[in-house]
Amino acid sequence: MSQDLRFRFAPSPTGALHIGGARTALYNWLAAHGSGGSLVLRIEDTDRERSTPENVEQILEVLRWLELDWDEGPISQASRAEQHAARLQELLDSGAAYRDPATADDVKAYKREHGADRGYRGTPSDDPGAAVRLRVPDDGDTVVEDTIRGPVAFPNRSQDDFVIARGDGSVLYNFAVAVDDAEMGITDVVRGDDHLSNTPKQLLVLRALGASEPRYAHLPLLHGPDGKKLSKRHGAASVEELRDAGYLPEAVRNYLALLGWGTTDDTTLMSTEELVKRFRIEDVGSASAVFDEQKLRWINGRFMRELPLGEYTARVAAFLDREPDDRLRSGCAIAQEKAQTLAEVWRLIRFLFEPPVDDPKAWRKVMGEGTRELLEAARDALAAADGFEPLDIEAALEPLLEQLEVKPGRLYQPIRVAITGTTVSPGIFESLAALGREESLNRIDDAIRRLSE
RNA sequence: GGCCCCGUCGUCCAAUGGUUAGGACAUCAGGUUUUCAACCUGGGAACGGGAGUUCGAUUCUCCCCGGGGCUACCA
Repeated sequence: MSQDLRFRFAPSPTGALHIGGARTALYNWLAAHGSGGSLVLRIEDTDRERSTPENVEQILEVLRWLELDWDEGPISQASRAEQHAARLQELLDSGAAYRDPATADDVKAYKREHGADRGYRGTPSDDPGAAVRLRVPDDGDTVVEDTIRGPVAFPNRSQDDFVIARGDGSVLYNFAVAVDDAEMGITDVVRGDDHLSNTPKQLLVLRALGASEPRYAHLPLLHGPDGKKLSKRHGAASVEELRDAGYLPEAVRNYLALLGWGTTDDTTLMSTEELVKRFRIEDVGSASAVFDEQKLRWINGRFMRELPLGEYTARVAAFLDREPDDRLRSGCAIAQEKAQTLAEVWRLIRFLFEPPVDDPKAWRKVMGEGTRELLEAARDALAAADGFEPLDIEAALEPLLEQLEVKPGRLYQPIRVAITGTTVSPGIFESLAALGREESLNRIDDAIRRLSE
């Protein structure tokens, strides 16, 4: 019975899609999938100056990366200009709308005279080049029955007779949206809270047209860590930045779902299938939320650790644009327990593919007096080891601790710095094994040489 | 300015007309430990303020304060 629910995601291609937009897309997608309904993708490109094909492509790319698909579209709103013009003419003919040459200054003057809380009311004109305004009633309220917020009443007398079409006949956003939602049979509009104030206008258009009204749900906005509206200045504000930082799409979906919504039993980690099953638009909260990358990192790490090694390696390979060969696979095997993002994996296993990095601080810290002798002993023990698996290596190095009377860290850290250049790496036995005996010995020799200078 | 929305730990999400107000991230302490993580244990941490309703308000109402959105011939 809910078979006919139709949701829509309608971004405007005036810039990169940021995480607020991505969350709106996700919520629509979850709601559509959870109800057996469908999702329409509509591109709100009626602003010809700011809308670019590049931005459209970027939005599609982000949705594909997030693995949020749609059933219809993308439909260009601009391509529906004919339908818009026809509906506009209807309103003009019926007198529900009228031409008015008033300028912004005229509107201001009107308010100075009638009060700031009084909506502008114009005078119909014959000027064919004048903008078109919708006639708004003077009495009563226009009530938005919002799924999340309940009924929200907007007094009509405070609402301007707003412009629905430019002088050249091209229509404006609030008109186009109302017409399109109606003509596309949209039953559920789920969008950002910044549109709540636009909704009475769209309702007024719908009613003037005698069209059916969708159900509305306005999502609380996302804010940056400073409490201000989320913008580019807040670091990873765009989804592309999230992708480039090495986050998994399924982790991003999980995190985004939790930004404004939660389960009653406090479940935090959820597969997308589970999200579809549990998410309900009416359970979304009404307070704005702050994007917190720390929690995303944690969730991402949890998802990464659960990936089978083959899949893990494939993801890392794709991220690094490398072949998922044995070396990468062995690197992934030793990094998986430690990395929280795909980008971090490289930091941990880079030494397998490149010479040790130069980290003076690391040298100063662990390559002090007496280190050379330790490394020489380690080198000899490793050269003599029966095999070169982690267990063999441990068996070869462990006895040195007692022989040389040193603590584990005193021996292992210099080895770590010798083979990786830094003090941070996966487990030392695993790291040596992954590097291989020959290269490990070479690097330790290099370090010994350097210490002898 | 006008219209509208929002207000539970630092952050996200819960619960409730009567509870020690719960979980997660973060944080702090301890444990584990070859580094860093991970992991385990424990701790600190919230109902913006003021009235009212009520036997009793975090919960209901009003006011204030604070934050936000809209207020374009942008979307």
